[in-house]
Amino acid sequence: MSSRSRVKSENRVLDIYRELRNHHGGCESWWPADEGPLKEWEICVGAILTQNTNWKNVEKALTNLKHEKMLNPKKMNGMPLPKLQRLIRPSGFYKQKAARLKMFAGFVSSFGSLNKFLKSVTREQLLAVDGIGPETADSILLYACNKPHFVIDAYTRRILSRLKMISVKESYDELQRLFHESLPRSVKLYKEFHALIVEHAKQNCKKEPLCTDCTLNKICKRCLVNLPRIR
DNA sequence: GGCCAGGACACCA
DNA sequence: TGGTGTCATGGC
Repeated sequence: MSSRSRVKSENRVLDIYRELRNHHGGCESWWPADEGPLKEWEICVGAILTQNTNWKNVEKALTNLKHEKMLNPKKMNGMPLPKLQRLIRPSGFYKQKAARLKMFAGFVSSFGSLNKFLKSVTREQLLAVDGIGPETADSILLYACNKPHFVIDAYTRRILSRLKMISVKESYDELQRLFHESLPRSVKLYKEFHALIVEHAKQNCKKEPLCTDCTLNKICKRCLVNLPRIR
């Protein structure tokens, strides 16, 4: 991205946040997880299970884990792989994800406790775990660890791409830098903005292209409500 | 019955 | 470094 278009995009990022907020209102507590001492663990597990998967299927897998009282890092680390595979089967890619979950549970346990993990884990450490890529790592860091890492997911790409702010080839790190440089470094803001993007894209994925009234610096109200899919 | 969903990774040119 | 195939279920 050229420096000139980057400056324009940085200005737009904040505009989009304001427009989404005006449209949807506040959206503070968003990542779905039960309140309680293992809430953060549930967020971590959900972040892995949702990889390329519809959230409704993830919910089925999480329900199975809760029903068996297995939503706990130590128990998951010690659980036989076939049993874990069976419980998370509805979330798809179940063999791969079961192996990743066990690996991750062992990684978390190596910190001594979930709280120690949440306090001290770094992005580099997470990325070194097999099956944890940039989006999953940032989801864990932002929503479980409460650290300011903006999450770039398919919805974020879809919206920015349709607003002609990015090309589809923009790298994850490049996009994340755009958000980090455009916004105050705030966990609360990052969570809310990402939540707004997801909610907006979920509610308004229409297939028609953006209308000709939309420009780089201004989206018409109709298209802000009806952001289309990329594919 | 086909398309799609809140990725990550191995492999290849 | 970038493109492509693979992993898999369930909703619509």
